[in-house]
Amino acid sequence: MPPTPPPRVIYWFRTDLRLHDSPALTAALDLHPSVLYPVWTWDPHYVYRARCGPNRWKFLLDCQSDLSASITKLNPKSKLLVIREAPQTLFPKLFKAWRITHLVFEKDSDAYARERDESVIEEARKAGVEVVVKMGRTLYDPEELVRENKGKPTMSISQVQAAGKSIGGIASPIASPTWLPDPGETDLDDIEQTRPGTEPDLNSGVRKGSEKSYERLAGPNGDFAVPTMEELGLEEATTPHRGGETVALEMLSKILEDKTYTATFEKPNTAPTAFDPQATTLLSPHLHFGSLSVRQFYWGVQDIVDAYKGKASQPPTSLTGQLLFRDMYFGAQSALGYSFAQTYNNPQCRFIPWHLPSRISPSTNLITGTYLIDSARAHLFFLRWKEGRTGFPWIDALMRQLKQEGWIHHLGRHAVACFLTRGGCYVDWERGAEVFEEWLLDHETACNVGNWQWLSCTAFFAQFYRCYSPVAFPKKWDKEGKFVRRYCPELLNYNHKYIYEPWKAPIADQKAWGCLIKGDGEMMEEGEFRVYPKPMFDFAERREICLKGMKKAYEVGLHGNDPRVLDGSWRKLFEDDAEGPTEGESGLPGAMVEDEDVDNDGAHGEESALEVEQKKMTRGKKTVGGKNGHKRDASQTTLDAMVTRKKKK
DNA sequence: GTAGCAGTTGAAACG
DNA sequence: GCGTTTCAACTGCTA
Repeated sequence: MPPTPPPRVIYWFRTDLRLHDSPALTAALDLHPSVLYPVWTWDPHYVYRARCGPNRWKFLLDCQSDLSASITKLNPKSKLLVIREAPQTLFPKLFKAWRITHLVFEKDSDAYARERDESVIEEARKAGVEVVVKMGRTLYDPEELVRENKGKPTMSISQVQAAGKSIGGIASPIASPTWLPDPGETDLDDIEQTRPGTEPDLNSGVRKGSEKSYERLAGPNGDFAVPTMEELGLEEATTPHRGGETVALEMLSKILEDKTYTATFEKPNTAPTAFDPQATTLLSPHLHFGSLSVRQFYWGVQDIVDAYKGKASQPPTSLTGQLLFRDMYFGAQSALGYSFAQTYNNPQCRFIPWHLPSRISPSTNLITGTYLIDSARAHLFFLRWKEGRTGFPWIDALMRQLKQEGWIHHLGRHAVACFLTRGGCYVDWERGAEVFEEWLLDHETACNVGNWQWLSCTAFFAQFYRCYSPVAFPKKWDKEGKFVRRYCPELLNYNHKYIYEPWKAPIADQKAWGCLIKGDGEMMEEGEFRVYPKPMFDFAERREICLKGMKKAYEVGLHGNDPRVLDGSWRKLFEDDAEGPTEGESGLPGAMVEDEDVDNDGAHGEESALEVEQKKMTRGKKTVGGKNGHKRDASQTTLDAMVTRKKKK
């Protein structure tokens, strides 16, 4: 019998863009490979089908560049090989061309990733390639958490703690490798690129030019380089936050240097208004991309807590508690799959008849990424919320910070999420989650969706009468309104007495402070004065309406998988004039079926200016997912038809 | 089965 | 100005 040839390994980097504490990379090296290809597959799912703004793209490219440089430091012949094709079609060809024996990667329980990985594993099996998968993305393996939670999604922190206890300890971090094998031949001449279908492109709105990242398999210069923002056709990033393992480890060590901060951290006591520096760690984007290991973070903190002489904080409010919440959301997502990220067909998520409900694909029961405009007024609320011109400075400052910098404090996220859903606009949390998905550097489907469900009181949390005031809440942290002045500079000169409710300032003062409070946010200046919008509604009034709506919806008590939600008969249970698209008795499901439409708007006699603005702002939106629309375009897209279009020769 | 109580992060009124 | 109580009343866990 001939001796077994030494392994030829592809290490597939995904959301583990680091060398330190990587169980999967360690496993790859333990195979003692003769060659190791560090590969990143440029997955069209993320290029086109997941909402991702320029800031997060930039963060990803930072992470990749940093990782590639670190790989080269360990072995000057090696680097990160970015290959421009979907992994499902690319890997079978690479296995053959590079005579691969093993494929190694870190486990990912995200709904799309799981489907993608199953497909890749199947291809590997056909090619006789051995697949090694190691957990490394979370403190606990989400599937194990769920198993220890009696097979149920982890819906509370106590469930996570109990399940974690029966799993055992959290793994200790592993040191970075001190060497890496050479990559083998990287010739791709015999490989025909399978180009992805580019439609729908959920990111077309943020591209200034055409998207060219698939023009050549190994990149424009054939050197496997990390793509540029220009290749992606993206606008320049505006975030000051930087990606990469090097930056992440520096940030972590700086945080851990301050032992009192680390040991006594209590999330509810950190100020959402702090911006220079921020009150929390800013490490969440690094956890998302894996440029920081969550266990490295956990043990870094826990070692300090164990040695701390004073009174250390405890989960859930402590730093390690924050990481447990992350695991809780991963566990919930792992158990529920795609349905976790939506209300429709989700057994854990309460049904509330919000405005702007998602359209549903009847063939998949999944949200399509488009929504029904059941009320022009609610739509205007949503658009003004998104653009940071609601007329409530606290909300607007947060939304502008989010858009510019890709990060806002967790309590700030609470404030804007409550405001959009149960505590103001009564708009579907799925709309808000989509905006966060596009703009947040740290966007993680499990955590984002989980937090939106929490704040909208549809899952995880239920005390809907606890409603964040856009005026009272920020005063607790920032009486002077420094934060608002930073992000809403038109209010720079306002007296602190009016900073959170500038519409109350006398006209003479408004003029003296150089900013008039008027209009709906469509004008920026008038003559010599700057202009800031009037509040888009009376908050106290909206709060009452929302509370009444929530109370009724809780009484009705439907969840996303209730047959009456699925078939639309839920409407019989609500008054016709209740808040939300409740009118009528039958026909439309809980969230609307694609291609169906209702006309129950106009009851409020919208002013024509609002209508015009609304039409202006929504142009193009209604065409997405229309009659000729694609089957599915949400970020949860499956593999259907996206990787089959061949390059034309 | 059920009562009692706690729950990461509220607001307003009161002393 | 600050700490405490009350408001209104949810779910889920524990005993």
